[in-house]
Amino acid sequence: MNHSHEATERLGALDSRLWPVAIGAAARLSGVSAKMVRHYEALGLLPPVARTDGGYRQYVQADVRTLQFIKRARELGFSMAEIAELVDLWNNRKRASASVKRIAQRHVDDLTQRIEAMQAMQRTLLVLLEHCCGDERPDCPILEDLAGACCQMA
Amino acid sequence: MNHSHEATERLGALDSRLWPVAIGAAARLSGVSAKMVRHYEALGLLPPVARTDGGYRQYVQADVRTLQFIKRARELGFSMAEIAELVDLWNNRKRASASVKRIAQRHVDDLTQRIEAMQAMQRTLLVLLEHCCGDERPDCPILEDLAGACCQMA
DNA sequence: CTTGACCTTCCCATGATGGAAAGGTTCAGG
DNA sequence: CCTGAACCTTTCCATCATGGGAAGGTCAAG
Repeated sequence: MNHSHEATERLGALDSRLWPVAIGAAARLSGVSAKMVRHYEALGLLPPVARTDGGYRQYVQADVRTLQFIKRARELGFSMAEIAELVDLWNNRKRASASVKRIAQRHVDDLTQRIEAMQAMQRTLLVLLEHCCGDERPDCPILEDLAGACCQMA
Repeated sequence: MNHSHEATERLGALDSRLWPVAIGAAARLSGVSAKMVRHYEALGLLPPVARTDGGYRQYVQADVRTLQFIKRARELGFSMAEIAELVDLWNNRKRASASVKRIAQRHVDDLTQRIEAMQAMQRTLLVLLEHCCGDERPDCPILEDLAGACCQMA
């Protein structure tokens, strides 16, 4: 790692001589892996960027900001499809905030459902764990439950 | 759907003339899709069953019970790898209940982590939703947050 | 024997991510 | 100007649990 290089990467916007940057730098600056940067481009989330004569992708600041946007949205659990919608809205000055809110609300509802499902599993498991003495003997209420304790025939 | 057939399927264990059954019946009896029954066999979760001369799989009651066990474990969110361990322990009369408990505890811990991560997303999203008026105007705190509200340069 | 329901295997897709291979580019230092 | 290291390119494969479909074979009732 080159020290002056790292330093200028952090200065970022202040030094225009360093733009555009290659995919590795864009990845470091955005916190997204280079692999994923290419993937987002393939998905149409990020517009295809310019290339050098040799075929290297060239990213400008706006691209890196989009990548940061995507990363933040991923951290909040949005799916790629939802992020595609959000990026479009972000780039559209005529958007209605209601459109954004609808997507976010849908996602929150989805999270709520999944959290509740997992909590239900957890409640059941915690009851079973409580009743399992966890020693060297084979008798185990956890296995009994899995084997269908409630309505077993034999 | 044949009526007498359905009825005998529910009688199940009582009528020994109907065993073994083909994969479709095993699927219905266990609540697992035929597709997944084959997949579980490929994974080694279910031992390879007998076949008819024509190559059809033949399931006996013990197989169906194993499938029900697997289904219940999936409903509790165990991974296939964990279920493989659990099935082994279930089939092993010399097991220690501590082994089962360890797997279940690990899974509960995993659930706890994932639930907490999702709740953190949810808390953030709920705050953002609160602040977004959701009308026809473009101004939107949700997009602003995604765009990096905290440390944006331009 | 025909017919319709059922079964077989094989391939492909999901969604987000990573790994690795095989090969081409860039650029700083000699 | 050339070399070597670091970087980039595309393409294929893997994850995990599940489903869909195609092409073809089997079973059982009529």
